[in-house]
Amino acid sequence: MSVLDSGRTAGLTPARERFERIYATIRDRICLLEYLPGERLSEEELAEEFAVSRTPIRGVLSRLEAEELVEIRHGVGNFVTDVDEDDLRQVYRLRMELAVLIGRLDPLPRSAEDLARLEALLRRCDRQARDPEAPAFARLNMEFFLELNAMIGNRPLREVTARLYYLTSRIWLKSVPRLNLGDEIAIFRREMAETLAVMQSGDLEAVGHIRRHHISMSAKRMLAYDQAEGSGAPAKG
Amino acid sequence: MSVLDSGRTAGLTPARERFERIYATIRDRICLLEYLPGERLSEEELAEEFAVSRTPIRGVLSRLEAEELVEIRHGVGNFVTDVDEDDLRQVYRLRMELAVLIGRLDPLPRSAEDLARLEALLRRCDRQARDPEAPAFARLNMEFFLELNAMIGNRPLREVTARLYYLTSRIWLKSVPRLNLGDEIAIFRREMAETLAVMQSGDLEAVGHIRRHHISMSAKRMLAYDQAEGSGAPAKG
DNA sequence: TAGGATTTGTGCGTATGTATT
DNA sequence: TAATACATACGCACAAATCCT
Repeated sequence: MSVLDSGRTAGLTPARERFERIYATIRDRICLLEYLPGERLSEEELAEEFAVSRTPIRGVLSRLEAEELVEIRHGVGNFVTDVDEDDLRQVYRLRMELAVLIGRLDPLPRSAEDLARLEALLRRCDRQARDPEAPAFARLNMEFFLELNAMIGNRPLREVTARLYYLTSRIWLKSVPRLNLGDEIAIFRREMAETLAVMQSGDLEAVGHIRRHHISMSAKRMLAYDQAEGSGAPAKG
Repeated sequence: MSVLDSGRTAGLTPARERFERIYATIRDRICLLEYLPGERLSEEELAEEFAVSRTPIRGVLSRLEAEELVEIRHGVGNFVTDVDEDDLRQVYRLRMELAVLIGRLDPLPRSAEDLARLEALLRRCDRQARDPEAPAFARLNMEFFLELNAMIGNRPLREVTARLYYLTSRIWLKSVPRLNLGDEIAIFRREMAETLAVMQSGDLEAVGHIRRHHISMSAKRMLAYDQAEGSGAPAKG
């Protein structure tokens, strides 16, 4: 939470700060697969965990519902959403188009500190490659995304890109172990290395094209797996 | 409301139907300039108008805040947002890029009924040109947008496009009277006529390019006005 | 600086919706 | 089909924040 939050809650009213903290915590749990698609999120349990009444929890869940991460059913429960194959295809198609805009709509130049953080992520990736674990990989992937997102100068594009990442990355992560975690880590390492190289040369437009290519490839791998394994006997557990 | 709603609230729980109705009502009032930027929206007054308690009203206002149409300030009030010039420029830049995607990401073919509705809008525009009124023009503009949006087959693109339209169209509408309402109606009529023509010929990709061009031109007119008149003495009333 | 008026935020009891026995 | 259990939705009273005198 320390790295991922990076001081977005400065200077807010206590109520707002609390909302942002609870919201980010639950959202990240969903995106990092700590809460799985289909899982029920009890208002009462969350209220107890965060030491508030159900009221602010309900506000957070409403926001997550607007972002399609949670489905609220009156009298039944609040459920982490899944994304069906058609929606997944559409979101990936759009993410590919938006990726090239990263470098075309006022990209923000990268400082030495920015590049150093990326190099640190690369080293973390190398360590993970020796002992692959899905949860650690999920976090690494999200932190790399945040670095890329911080390069987007166009604010509405940055927000849309984030929303679509949060919506679909967990579905991809869910399929990674079956695709072979070690392979996916190696592929991801290449994306980071290629991105770092073009950032160092100052070619920010190339960053978007690299991103587009890797989004396209990972969608292909995931959807090919879904077609081969997922349609006949949907693994629910 | 009858035309604009077009049965999106079928088969919902009563609470959900009520939420959607109040939400759409307030959102449209903001986008049609019935509530002006800076205006305060009292929870108590809205609760009385819709004959509910403050609780569901607060839910609607929270959603509107997530979409940046409302700013909620603890202990102060809920205010209709304005959009500053830099944000406006960024949103318009992104809307231009998204416009061309309309025709490239699975556009939905237009039926004879779809084209007939557009022709009816054209005739309404001609009637309005004889006696120009800003509120009627605002409604016409929104209905044309909804027809265009209904052509977008890619669901996330459709939702993003709608969100950005709702966010900025009111800012443009606000400047229209100063730019000359009659001129803007004439320009808008040309966009509708051009769009209808390429739709009739089945060239759905051209629809996106026409849209992009008109977004670009209207941004130029609006921002030129803002630079000439709006920066020195910001007209608040 | 202090206090009171106003407005949003929270906690909690109850109403409403859903599923199961 | 009716009744019961349980979860979300709502209304209201009070707390917290802000503004103005």
